[in-house]
Amino acid sequence: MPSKRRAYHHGNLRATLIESGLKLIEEKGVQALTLREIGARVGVSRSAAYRHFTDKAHLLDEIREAGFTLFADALAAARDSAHPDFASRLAAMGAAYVRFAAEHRAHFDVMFHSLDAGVGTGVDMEARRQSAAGVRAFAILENTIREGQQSGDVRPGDPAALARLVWSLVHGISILRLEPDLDTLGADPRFTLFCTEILRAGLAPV
Amino acid sequence: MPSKRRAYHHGNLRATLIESGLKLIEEKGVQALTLREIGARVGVSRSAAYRHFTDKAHLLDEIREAGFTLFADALAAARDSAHPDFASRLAAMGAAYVRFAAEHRAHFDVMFHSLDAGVGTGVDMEARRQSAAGVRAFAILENTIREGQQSGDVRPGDPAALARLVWSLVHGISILRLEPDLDTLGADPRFTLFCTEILRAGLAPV
DNA sequence: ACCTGAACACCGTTCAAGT
DNA sequence: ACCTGAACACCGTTCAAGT
Repeated sequence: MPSKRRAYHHGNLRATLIESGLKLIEEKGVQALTLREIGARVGVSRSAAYRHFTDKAHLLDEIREAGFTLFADALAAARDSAHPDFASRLAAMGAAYVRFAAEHRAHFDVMFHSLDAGVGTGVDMEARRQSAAGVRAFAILENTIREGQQSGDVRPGDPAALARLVWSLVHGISILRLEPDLDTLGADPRFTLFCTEILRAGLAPV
Repeated sequence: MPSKRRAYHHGNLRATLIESGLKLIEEKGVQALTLREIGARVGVSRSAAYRHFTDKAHLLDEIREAGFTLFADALAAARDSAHPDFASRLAAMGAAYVRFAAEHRAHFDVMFHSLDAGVGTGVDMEARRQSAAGVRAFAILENTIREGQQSGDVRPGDPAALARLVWSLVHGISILRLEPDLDTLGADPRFTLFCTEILRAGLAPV
């Protein structure tokens, strides 16, 4: 029977660090994520994390990947629960995207922030690998576009480009909404619906 | 005749710090912006900046404001140099927005990053004040929307909401384009034109 | 194999002291 | 009035040492 101090000798420290790291970001923001603070919270030394992650960036990678998994699931759930027509699915997925950013802000912040890696510095830029779940999330959107083309609701053209257009719009809405400035407009969920409806009109065949 | 060490006793240190700070971000990224490094570059102590800014965040505020001024000017120039019809202006301004983000990435990063201010921490969130030039930039866009409504190119509705829709799209394009992931698509300037053209179709009266 | 503790090279910020 | 230098409370990361 291991003492409390030795509880992490069984290999669960890695998962605990990821979980505790996310909780810390939720409470105090990304910039408050500190290896020392995480260590203190789970009752471990400040350098213990280095046995499980090569550095802090790789811990963030794990948190990011978990976020993309939740994100892809949320998009898929929105698509499945909506009426099967294109307009309903676009509206539901757009709303889900923006809602995810607001409700899982900690994850969202970590998911879309390449800014930490320096530009001119000797930082390895390729460290931030393509997220598998992120690819899945995009594929869900692209698939809906493809179905919309087959049903005649969406104009012909490269589905990837059209999906990225939709992605760009809902991403922009999500980001600007989190800005502390003029959020009077973007905070209203009807604004997202307003946007996706106008975009749907533009996507329709000419 | 003041020595080189005393050159900043005449009040130009403030402007020099802002300028040198931007240059530093351009070279090594936002996270490399350090009061110590700036001081070293302009040949001043690491605490000299505190005579001109209450803290590092306020130095960043000045860099941000300068960025928004350049930004608003770029949007205005794009509008003025385009053909005076709505479609041309929308395309030109959208392209200018995305181009600005790419060409002035240092400024763009500082302009749109509220993430530094902690959420649960005792950080003063109101510190990041509304940018005057940012308001001007948005007004330029909103005005173009209004003119589009008068010429019958844009459907009726709240011009602020419609402007924010356009803003969200080009902002999303700009952000996703800077991601190191699948930038094969977004890097092409024709993609921005593709997006604004589809949005324009959606904005047209029904 | 996994973790600790001290150490190193960094930060932002404060403050007495210099000119 | 403006800047310096030392100090304080933090960081991430490394590494010899413990178990």
